[in-house]
Amino acid sequence: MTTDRAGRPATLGDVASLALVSPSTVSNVVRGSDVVAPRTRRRVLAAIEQLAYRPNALARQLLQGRATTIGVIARDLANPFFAEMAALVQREVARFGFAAMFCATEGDDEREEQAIGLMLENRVSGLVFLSYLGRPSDVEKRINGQIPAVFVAAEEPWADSVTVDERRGGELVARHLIELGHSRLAFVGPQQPDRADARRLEGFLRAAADSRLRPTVISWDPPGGVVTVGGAITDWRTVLRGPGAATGIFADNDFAAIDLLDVADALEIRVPGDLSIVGFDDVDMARLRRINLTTVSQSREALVRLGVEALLGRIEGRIVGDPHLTLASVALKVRGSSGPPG
Amino acid sequence: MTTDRAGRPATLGDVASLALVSPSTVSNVVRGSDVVAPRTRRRVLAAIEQLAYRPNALARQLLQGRATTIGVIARDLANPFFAEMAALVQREVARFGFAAMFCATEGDDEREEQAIGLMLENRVSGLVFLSYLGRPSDVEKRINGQIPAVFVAAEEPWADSVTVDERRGGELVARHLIELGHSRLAFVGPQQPDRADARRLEGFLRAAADSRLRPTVISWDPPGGVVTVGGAITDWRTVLRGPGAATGIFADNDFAAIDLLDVADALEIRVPGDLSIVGFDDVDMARLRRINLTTVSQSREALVRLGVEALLGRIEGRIVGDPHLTLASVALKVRGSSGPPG
DNA sequence: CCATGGCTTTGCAACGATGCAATCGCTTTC
DNA sequence: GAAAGCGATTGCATCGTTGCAAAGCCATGG
Repeated sequence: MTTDRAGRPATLGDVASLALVSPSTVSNVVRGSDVVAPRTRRRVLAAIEQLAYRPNALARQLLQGRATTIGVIARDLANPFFAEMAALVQREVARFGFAAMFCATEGDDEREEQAIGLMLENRVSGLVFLSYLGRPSDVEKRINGQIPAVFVAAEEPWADSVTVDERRGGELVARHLIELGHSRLAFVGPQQPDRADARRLEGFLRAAADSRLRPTVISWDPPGGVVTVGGAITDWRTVLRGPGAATGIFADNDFAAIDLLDVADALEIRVPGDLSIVGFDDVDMARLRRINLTTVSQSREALVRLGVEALLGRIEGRIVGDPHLTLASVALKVRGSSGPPG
Repeated sequence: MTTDRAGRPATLGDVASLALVSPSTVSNVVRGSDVVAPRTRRRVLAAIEQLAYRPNALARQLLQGRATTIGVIARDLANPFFAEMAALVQREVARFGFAAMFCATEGDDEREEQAIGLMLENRVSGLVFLSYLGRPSDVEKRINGQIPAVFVAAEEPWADSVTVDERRGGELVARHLIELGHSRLAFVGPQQPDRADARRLEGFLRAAADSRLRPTVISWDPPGGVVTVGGAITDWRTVLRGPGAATGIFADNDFAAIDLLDVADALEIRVPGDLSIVGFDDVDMARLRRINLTTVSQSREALVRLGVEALLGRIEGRIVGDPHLTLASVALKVRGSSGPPG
């Protein structure tokens, strides 16, 4: 018998009548106001306990005009890199009393549309985007000015963003491969690159150009997708074994790198003997001896912490003014998937 | 100029005054009631468009007593198996207009406590638990009877649950290893097994017992945790190379299996020559040639679909009565990590 | 003996949407 | 010409909380 009216959760009023005080007093107790007399407070607390009362956040949020909820929008939660970051966001915002709503769009515009709509209707206080595919859409207009948004491990000019220095990451990879003696380089990225992908490529190409090299740019969505070079469909056998095939490949992220490793295995191409592969992200898997992937590591914790900090700053009005881009550091982690060209 | 009052979202009333109708009429239009005259409807729709009006879900939910939100509670979202299921839950419930809140507890009671509290305060319509560590707590009491809950890939007697037949999965593994000729078997599970872990072990032991075998039971939290056999701390070298070491090991889940594979690599134990390893879950990784893990596959889609179906059924009152356990099928997927003992 | 002041407690009007009952026009029918 | 009928629209109370202004209580001091 913890509730009065047939299973419905107890309300402030229920507690009030049990404790023989007014709803206002109960409210004061719940919110920890210090005006309540100790005797009264004890009586109210007892009633709360007895009725298993929990404040109705919906009512509070309605009154205050916005929810204490943060929306998390990720392109791909099957990618542990983003899944872990989503969990970190939840943990981080929970420390400030916020709940987290989430949606994985999987690159589907309609789902993203619907999810953002749902979040806006629920009056979330802010949005965190993980790995955002910045295609032309009205997301910006709909969100901008309404509620704060932050892009983590992604970058949009119209909102606060936190990324590592992707360009520098790309450079590190190119220099590493060049130092090892590679002169035929390639880059593998998704069919639909986001801004982070583009920056990585940019840095990679720039550092390569400094050594008068022009890497091949390959599009591929692992593991099953088609392989495209310069818009022309081809296949891995041609790319990896054809004349002038690259000996050093930079895969835009670790999962592409690992899948590429698998392709190399299937074609009996030795890594790093015949082919060096470098990834990006330093996911858990990369450390395994069977994978042992050279990669660029970035701290998910740091990215998320900085991102949440920025978002809460905007929400509380502590931060105002133009969108700000925060850069976290990157570092190359050399493992066994890269070596001198055979 | 999409909003009236300095950036605040437009309300029903704002739309009403712009369209020169009453709030009630706007409400009727928004909810698609058919009593509104076409002329009026058009005028209202134009006003909605102009003000970029979005209904305030908080207000609606307050009035109706509960939110159109589902809570997702996972132990470990860094594990892609669960991250993917979380994303599937979100996708599935979104089809019915529900938003999804989430929390990864990482086995931390306090965080779980806090997260469930937050979700209850937000009056979520239901809870989905992924991989629940059923330790003694008051979660049951707090949730049960208040709001529906469903356990997916987990099992609790007091709520609807959807799992594969874990026991049968364990049996399949034991039979497979025995058929290959192994007589020294072992099981590796986490320090704190949940019900699913226990069932897998149970099936494994039962099928082993049918062949008069008594597998060793090892506790380990990959990759860094201590290795325990019968409560006594030991190490992998002893376990895998000592006298009478197991030649066939069933790892409770694929990530443990893959980490075990890494341990074997480190100790230069050949797989499957010296040691056969079988996992459980059939995660994406398992198919890679470098991993090539024999494992028990379960369909995350099926589990989630059945789970969400049950949950929504309870929410809408279509399903009533005692908690129901739904079993999905499992299948052994034989790959290269298992073979005859060398 | 009443006024003054400090603590406590309470009443009341919001917040935005809903859904029913009531009302408003306007046409039709006797 | 008045009543009935009908579709379209509106008023109003409500959901559970909050925050402020107002009131209540009690003791002290003039």
